[in-house]
Formats: sequence, structure tokens, C-alpha cells
Amino acid sequence: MEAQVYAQMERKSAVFKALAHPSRLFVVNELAKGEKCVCELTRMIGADKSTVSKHLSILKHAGIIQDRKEGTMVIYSLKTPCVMKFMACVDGMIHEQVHELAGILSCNTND
Amino acid sequence: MEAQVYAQMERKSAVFKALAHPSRLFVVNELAKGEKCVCELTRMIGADKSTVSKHLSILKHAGIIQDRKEGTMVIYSLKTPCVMKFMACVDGMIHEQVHELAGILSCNTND
DNA sequence: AGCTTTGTTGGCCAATCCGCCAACAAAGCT
DNA sequence: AGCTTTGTTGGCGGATTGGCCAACAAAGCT
Repeated sequence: MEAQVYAQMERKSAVFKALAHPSRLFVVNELAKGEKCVCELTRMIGADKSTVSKHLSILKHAGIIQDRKEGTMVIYSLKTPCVMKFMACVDGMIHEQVHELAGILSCNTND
Repeated sequence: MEAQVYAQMERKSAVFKALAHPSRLFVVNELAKGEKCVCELTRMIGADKSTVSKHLSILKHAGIIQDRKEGTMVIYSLKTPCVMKFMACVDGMIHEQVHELAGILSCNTND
């Protein structure tokens, strides 16, 4: 693979890396419903605020979310709504996998 | 975050994790053009075949690609074409970032 | 049967990621 | 000014990932 192509793939993979964590995915899902401050996201996730702050920093650096200050609070919102389109695709993939598994195991799955 | 929601996010993030590597992204891009054997992908990437095989295994396990045997060769192909739709979205994000950077840099050219 | 080609798996080690704590910074309140 | 709330950053261990080598397996040739 040529260095130029590799560099391009690296930039792209950075976006996927940013989304490759349950908490960060949760954040994106919540922000899709509306903007939220770090404090609220921290309460929802239930981890240390430093942990959540770092997750948000990763998402921001990837260009997926943006922030704005309001008093002592920092409010985050979704920057790239097209991310949610792919979420639907992933949902479909997971449903398909569950279906396949259900077929293999031939037992009930209450989802 | 409730355990059930966390589990759902974990399943989703597995798909993103699978795509969160330059070589694996390269594979997806190549397979979008047409099916290819491990040997060809190995030549294109330029890593050890064991490394490429593991990358393919990760993509397969995530439900993104599928394989089929043909003689001594194993031929991989894209299983979920909707992945490519998101690629376009990511491309757009990167272009936007480049644009922003260009804007910032063009405003500060005082040297 | 023996050799070659093609892939996969296990193991080792380096690099990266993750989550908590501690420390610090900024803004509002008393 | 001091205290509180809200966030960010640094750093430390533990867990995970990534890439190479070696070993093994399957199928095609000679």
C-alpha cells in the first residue's frame, strides 16, 4: 500500500476509532436527540467526569461533535448528522446477525 | 447507563472497532470494487499474511465481509454494501476539516 | 508420497487504549 | 476574597490491540 493511500486510510480510520467505544457511541446517540452539557452526559454514563471529558475530546477531535461554553458549563452538540445515517446501517447489520444466530441456534430471541 | 443499553452500544461499537484500522479500511475499499483472495490483499497491503488474515477475520466476525473457498484460495467479498454509504459521509467530514484548516491558515498568513 | 501454495492459529512483545485519582482552571455565588 | 460547580489535563496501572514468526492445515501439482 502506497504511503499516500495509507495516510488517507489513517485519517478515515480516526473517525471510526472515535466511534469505537460504547460510551462514545452513547454520547453520539444522546446528542442526536439534542445538545447536552458534560455534567448531564457524565450523570447518564456514570463514569468519572475526567473519563467522559476525554471521550468528548476524542469525538470533537474527530470532527463528529462540537462544543460551546455557557457560564461554567460546556455544551456539546452533534456536528455531523450524517453519522446517524450509518447508525441505522449498523443497526440493520446487528439485526441481521441476530437473525442468523437465531436461525443457527433455532431458539427464541426476545429482542 | 443501564446494562442493557450498554450492551447494545457495545455490539454497535464492535462494528466501528472493526473499521478502525487503516489496513482494514483499505480492505473494505478494495472489496467494494470486487471480491479478492487473501493472497492478493496481502500483496496489496504488504504485511505478513498472518496479519492480513487476522484483519479479515475481524471484519468477517463484525459481519462486514464474507468468505468462500475456491481451491486453495479463500475469496473475500463485501457483505454489507451500506458500509460504503458511510464512507462517503466520512469523506465529506474529512474534506470539511481540510476546508476549515485551510480557512484558519489563510487568515493567519502574516509571514 | 513429497513439495508448493494458500490461509489460519498461537505466542510473544511493543504500543495503544481506558478509567480512576489528583491537580488545576474558569466562572458563578455568598 | 473564599467556596462551589463544572471541565480539562497529567499520570499511573491494567487491559487490549497489532505485527511478526513459527507451526499447522488443506488443496493442488509433479
